[in-house]
Amino acid sequence: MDTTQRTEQQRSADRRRRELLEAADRVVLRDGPQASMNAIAAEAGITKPILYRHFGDKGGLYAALAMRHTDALLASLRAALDAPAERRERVEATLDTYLAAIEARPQVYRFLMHPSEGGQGGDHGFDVGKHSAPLLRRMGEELAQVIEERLDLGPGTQQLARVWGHGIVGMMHAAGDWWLGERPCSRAELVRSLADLLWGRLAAAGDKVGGPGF
Amino acid sequence: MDTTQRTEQQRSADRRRRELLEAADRVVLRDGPQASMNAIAAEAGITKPILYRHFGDKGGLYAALAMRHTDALLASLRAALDAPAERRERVEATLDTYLAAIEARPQVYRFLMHPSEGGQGGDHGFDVGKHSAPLLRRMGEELAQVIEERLDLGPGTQQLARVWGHGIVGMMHAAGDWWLGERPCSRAELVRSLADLLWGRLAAAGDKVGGPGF
DNA sequence: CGTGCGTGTTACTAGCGGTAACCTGAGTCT
DNA sequence: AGACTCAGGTTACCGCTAGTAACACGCACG
Repeated sequence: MDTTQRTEQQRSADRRRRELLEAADRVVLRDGPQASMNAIAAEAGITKPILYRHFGDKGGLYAALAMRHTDALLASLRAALDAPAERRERVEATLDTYLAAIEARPQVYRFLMHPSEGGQGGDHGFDVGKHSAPLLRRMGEELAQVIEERLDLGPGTQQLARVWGHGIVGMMHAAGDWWLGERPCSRAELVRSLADLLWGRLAAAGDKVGGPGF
Repeated sequence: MDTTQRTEQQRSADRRRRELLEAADRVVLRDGPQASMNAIAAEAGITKPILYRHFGDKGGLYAALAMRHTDALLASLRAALDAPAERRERVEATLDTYLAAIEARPQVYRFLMHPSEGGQGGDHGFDVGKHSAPLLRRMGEELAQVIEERLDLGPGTQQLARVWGHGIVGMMHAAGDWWLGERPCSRAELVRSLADLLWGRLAAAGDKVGGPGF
């Protein structure tokens, strides 16, 4: 009986937790990453201490929230990466999937990339290097694994794959961020340009006449 | 006489401003981006309102601070990019310059990448897309200009150059950030791996035997 | 009946960014 | 001399935030 009761309670707690996360989601979608705990609690129809009982602190809530979106986006990316097509087509599809996602819900994207960051909660630890958005890290690792599994890069494949994974993800992210702000071209054009870059057009390009060469 | 007096005052104000910036620099170097205005004022031996008279608000101070470091780093990068050598060598030198900089002073680097970002100062504006670190944007634009000036990419060169500029900078940044956290290899190896990526080794790589191909 | 226990609230602390109001001393005009 | 201006600086405050302690209701169990 004790067990059944505990499961019952846990079930209720989980439901509550999901409700709270959805409320938080709505607020973040509306207010961006500056969404305050007060606002989230109000949106959920409760008060702050409950949030803290469920998630510990703001970081906990944000981590839980980020996990959901990150998982969803990663699933899409994996699907694009696994489609049956030529390598270049798949790379383009993956880029396009990512860009479409950040285009569709920029607030969520922004939240994922800059998760609060602040908090004067005395953590004076040197956590430099780990400060990057978890989403970027996870995407980088994921891509690294795919590269390592499928590409033959000779000796040092594993290390090369990890560098490339993070590097390519960073390229995608920075280009996407800039593109989202200035909209200098269509999504398809951006995808093609980035794929061209990855396909070695930089190395293959000729020097401009009269210049010292790049 | 009026002019001389005003220049005298302005000179004094500028000196003061530089002193304040140096104090702020010390604090940021010590406390990271969470450095508070109070702490900075204390380090400078004065009180908050003076800071606000000089820089307007926290964003202003941070912008002024970031400008110094950004200018310095950009100058180094430009030098590496302009060195008399083969294209690949120059690319490697530039990557190495950046990585050496972030390796040498990670706190400054972190500050430049995530300039406060917070602040409850009711700016609920949808500034998504412009949220990226100014340093990244400036580096991207700079690189884009160099690419456009020196490379012959056929029609659409300008747009391609901008995409590549931001993309390459993002690649460098993300890989550097990851590398700084995990230190999976030497700086030289990282530089080589990234240059290899830019040189089209991704496209040239063969599929792994037995796999579906990437 | 009372005793826990989960669920929720109110009311608070400490610290932040930012500002209004005041003070102070040096130079200038009459 | 004495009043007047004005830069430079301080105290004391506002409104906000994240986070917490302490108290109150409802409901099962012995």
